[in-house]
Parts: sequence; structure tokens; C-alpha cells
Amino acid sequence: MTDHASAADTGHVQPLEPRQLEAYFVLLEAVSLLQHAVEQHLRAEGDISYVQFQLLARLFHAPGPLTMTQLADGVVYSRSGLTYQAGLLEKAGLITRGPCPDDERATRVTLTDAGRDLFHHVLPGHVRLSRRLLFDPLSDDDVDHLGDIMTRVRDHMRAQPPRSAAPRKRRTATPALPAEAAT
Amino acid sequence: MTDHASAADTGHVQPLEPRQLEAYFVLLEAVSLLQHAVEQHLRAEGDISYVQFQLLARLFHAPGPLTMTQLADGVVYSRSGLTYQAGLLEKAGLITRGPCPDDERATRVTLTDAGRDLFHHVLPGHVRLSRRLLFDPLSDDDVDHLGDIMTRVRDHMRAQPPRSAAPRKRRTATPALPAEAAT
DNA sequence: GCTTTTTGCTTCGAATTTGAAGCATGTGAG
DNA sequence: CTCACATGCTTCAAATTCGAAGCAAAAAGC
Repeated sequence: MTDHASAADTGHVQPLEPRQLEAYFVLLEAVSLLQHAVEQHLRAEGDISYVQFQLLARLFHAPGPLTMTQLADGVVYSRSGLTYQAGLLEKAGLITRGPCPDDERATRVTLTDAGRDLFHHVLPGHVRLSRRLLFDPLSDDDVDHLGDIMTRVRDHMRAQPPRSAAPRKRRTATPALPAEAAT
Repeated sequence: MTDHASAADTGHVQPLEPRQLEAYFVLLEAVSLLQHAVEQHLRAEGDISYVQFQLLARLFHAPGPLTMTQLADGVVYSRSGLTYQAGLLEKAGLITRGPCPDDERATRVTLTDAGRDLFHHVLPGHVRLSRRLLFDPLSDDDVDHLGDIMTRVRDHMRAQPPRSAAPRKRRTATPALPAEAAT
């Protein structure tokens, strides 16, 4: 565990796996702590959960209204969970759900002015908090590297075959993976 | 500070904040995706949730039994949630709860052989998955840097004053923070 | 044109999570 | 010693989450 050993040595001290595991675990631990803190802050600041904040952020940055599926795909979230949260946000007057002209079954989710206001209300504190918790101990270079790394990781995982949120995306052609849930 | 000095003189293109925000969001998004995938895998492989896996891992790596509080503090988790999960794990025969000789109110949580077996059963696949999802697009150097960065972040946040899980840590003397839950 | 399949979303029930409240033990001050 | 408070854990009700099932619209096949 405490095997720091100046990494510059490039020696084959370890099969890399332990360091990978350590990085993996500390990554999840740190993010978990961060999420918790952020959740508390958002609740206190604007009485919304982090998921709701994410939804508002997605809608805010999108050029126009989004469908439920686009939202659920952006935020990692189950469809039913999104329906629930959208219900809450709509009841709170932060978003509106309406029919989509192109696709009769789709639901167009639109950010209301109140939603935009709320987002603007909580964003500064959110930024401040994330800076204090996450970026305080990091150099500008670290930030760049971190962003670069996680962007690659995200794109890699997004490109990966089947995501949990889309178990029905079974196309007619999936020739290479017949075995499933092998005991 | 790790002064890599690569993007040193590339100009003050942005006030850094946007890049920070981007790094922050992509970090949470990537981890979210990763967690989802891991969750699916653990469920299929050993019929446990990620939280339960974390608990087993903590117990496995600890020199001896841990108390509930130590577990809840390690894993970011509410006390009551931990009680619930410990109940499940105990019912499944993976851990044992017993009294602590030092402290009558504390509960000593011990990993059973079955728990150890299960951990060993799921660990290889877990490692394989994390490597495929997280480390595939990363160089060894990236892994080192990521581990380094996140370790610093974690330690920083652990050192930060009040954590969510400990709202009761109000001492008699708290001179600097009279305001609370300000509306 | 009509059936079959896929897609978008919601409803439903079960599982999980949380914060507040409660209980019992430890700790320190007087 | 005794009281007040802190700590460790659990119970409880309420909120959130997920997956499966269901329904309507669209796309594909024939």
C-alpha cells in the first residue's frame, strides 16, 4: 500500500496491477466524498439533489429542448428514475414536459425561466465548492491532465458495447456474444 | 506540486475556470459510468452490490475486525444505511457482528470465510473489468498521475472540516461558525 | 397495406438510502 | 459519585432508485 517508490525510476517494481487497483479505488473514494459534499451543498443552497442539478445543467447547455431518452443517456440514470425526477422538477416548475412534433411518443423537456434562475443561483456556489474541494490541492497542470484522462475514459466507456441503461438495444446483429451470465 | 511544465507557455487562452468545470463534470460523468458498469458486473458475478463489495474489501484489507463506525467512515455511507447493509451481509453469512471487548456499545464486524471466498471470487473479474473500462485508454504514466492526483484530493477532503456523515460532531466550542442552515 | 419488432415513456412493486429519533454505554466536569 | 453530554448503533418513516411489465407510436419486413 505505502509503496510509493519514486515513480520516475521506471523500474519493474510491480506488475502495475497493484498501482492500477490503488488508483481505481482512490478514484472512486475521492469522487464519492466529493459527491457527498456536493449533494449537501446543493440541498442547502437550492433544495435540489445532485441528479436534479445535472438535469438542469444538461438542459441549460443544450441548444434546445431534450427528450427524456437524451436526458437519461446523458446523465447515467434509469428511465423510470428519470420519469420520477422529471415529475418532481415539473411539479417544482423548473421544467416543462410537452409532446414532440417530430416523434409522437417522445417527450420534449424544456427548461423554464425558474429552472434557469435556479441553475444560475446555485452554480456559483457549486463552482466555488468544487474548486475548494477538488482543485485546491491540484496544480493547473494536474487539472489539465485530469480532464484529459477522464475525457478519454469517458469516451472509451461511451463507445463500449452495452450500457446498463439500454438493455433493449439489442440489434438484429450481435454475432460475437451469445454467452451471457455464465455461471 | 508536480511541475510537469508542458502547457506552460501555451497562452492564457482561458481563465482556467472553464477548464476546471469541464474536468470536474467529465470526472463525475466518467466515474458514474464506471460505477454503473461495475455494479452490473458485481451483481451478475457474485450477487452483491458495489457497496457490499466495498465493505468486504475494507474488511479484507483491514488487519482485524472493524467497528461499524470505522466501516461507515471508510466507505462513504450513512450509519443507518450501513446497519441495513450489515444486516444483509450477516444474513448472507459473509460477515459476523459481535460485541467489542473495549467498548460495550461498539459492534465488531468480522469477515467470515464465506465472505473472504466471495471476495476472492469476484475480485479477478472486478479487476479485469476496471482494467478494460478504466485503464485501457490510459498509459502507465496516466495511471500514476491519476492515482497521485486522486490521492491528494482524497486526503484533502478527508482533512476538510465537517463531513456529512458526522453532523453530530458539534463540540461545545465552535466559535467560528455560528451561522447554520441559513435561509 | 398490414404485421412484427423496436423505441419512448410511464406505472408498478420491491429494494435501498437517508436523516431524525431513540436507546445504551462511555467520558469528563463538578 | 452524579450529572451532563458525547458516541455507537439501531429503528423508523419517507424519499429515491431500479427493473420488469405495460402501452402507444414509429420503423421495418413482407
